[in-house]
Amino acid sequence: MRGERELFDRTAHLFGSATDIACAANTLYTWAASRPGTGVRPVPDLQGRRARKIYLPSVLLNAAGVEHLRLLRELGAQIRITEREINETIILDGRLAILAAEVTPDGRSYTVLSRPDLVNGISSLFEAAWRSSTDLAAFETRYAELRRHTPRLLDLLLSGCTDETAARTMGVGLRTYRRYVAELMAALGATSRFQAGARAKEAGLL
Amino acid sequence: MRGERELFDRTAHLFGSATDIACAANTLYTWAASRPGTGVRPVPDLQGRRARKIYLPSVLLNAAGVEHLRLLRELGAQIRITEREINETIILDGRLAILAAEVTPDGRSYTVLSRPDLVNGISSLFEAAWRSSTDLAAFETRYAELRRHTPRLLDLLLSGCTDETAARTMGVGLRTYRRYVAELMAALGATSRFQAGARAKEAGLL
DNA sequence: CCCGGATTGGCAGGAAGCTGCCACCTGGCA
DNA sequence: TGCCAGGTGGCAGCTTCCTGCCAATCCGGG
Repeated sequence: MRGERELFDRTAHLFGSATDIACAANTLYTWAASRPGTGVRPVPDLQGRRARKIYLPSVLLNAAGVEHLRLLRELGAQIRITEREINETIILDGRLAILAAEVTPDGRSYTVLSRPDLVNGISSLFEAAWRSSTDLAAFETRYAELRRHTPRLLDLLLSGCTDETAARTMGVGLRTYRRYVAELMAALGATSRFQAGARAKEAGLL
Repeated sequence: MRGERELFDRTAHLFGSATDIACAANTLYTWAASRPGTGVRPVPDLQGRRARKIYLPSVLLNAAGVEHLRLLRELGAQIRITEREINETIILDGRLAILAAEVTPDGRSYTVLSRPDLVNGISSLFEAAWRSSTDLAAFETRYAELRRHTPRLLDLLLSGCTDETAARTMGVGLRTYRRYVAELMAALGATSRFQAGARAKEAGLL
């Protein structure tokens, strides 16, 4: 299955009837429930249903992401954050799994699985990831500070200047600037600056 | 104007009638003539018309890009490469200019200008960029070698490992690996690895 | 007013990355 | 065979980046 649109059209009814939704996502700009193209994204009604979501810390780096997560939480979703890379996955009622594959020029492609053994395997992986991840609340405070610096930080990193000039531009010590960068990279789960650049772009922060 | 689709729908007839097309682009996956979504992109018929295009070297980093450029050239387009950053721009018959703006979640937005003074100013900027850029042929040979290494190189850079391990993985000396990286960065017009990562992502190389 | 926690930023030492230089292969080509 | 051109990779010296340590500073609560 290719492209968010097709996925959305063909699985909307499944989301409507599912009572247990488990979802792992890297960015907000994916999946049926949070399609780009609309300012305020449609959020499913979660009355009497269980929804669990795992995100990477990078969604906490911009205000819009935090806002969206808060909204989801108010609607009753359980949200956790993991620092380890995770494949985009949805599991519905432990009976249906949707896995995202590579992003191609014409959009991302998805695979929908319903074979019980496969879905069970994927479910157990999700459960493990869920157990090893941390509740949103714990991360919110930690990232509030970092989020303040992030926009300028990203601009400077993207400009390709040295840390020295970047620090001066921000009016901050070299040590502090590098601390910011290190924190940002941790939030992106990156261990090199190249990786950080690619992930920042991927996360839509640039 | 928002999104490639709208731009395409509303300007297709202009492209059809224009006899002098000047175009500066950063990637192949933009603009009406090369919309994503189709494997083989529709290429306009250039019979008896003048088409000039300026690209960044990064389009030469994957085989598909080279292929596309060759095709365009065979159709009669003049293609040049510039190493300096350039804003995406189209000028039709010196009378109409289309400028691309920021990429937003719902697609890129475009501005269409027809005021003669503005279009003249933009045209002269394009002419300057055209004069200072180099013909495709000169770059093709230079990048043929680099292109061979690029995929593995990008994988390794994206993995976040050190140059040392990356070099070992590639079965190549540290000095050579770093030479490759330096060449890649030059091709991307990047002066820091963070920038390189972001641009590689942007150029669709990851 | 003082205290404790948080943020800052200098310093130092080390790790990683960058690049000019040059010697060494290897594969054409006369 | 001799020569040339281009890719390779070690080395050295340099820059940039990373981080633990610690003192200085700021700020809200008691």
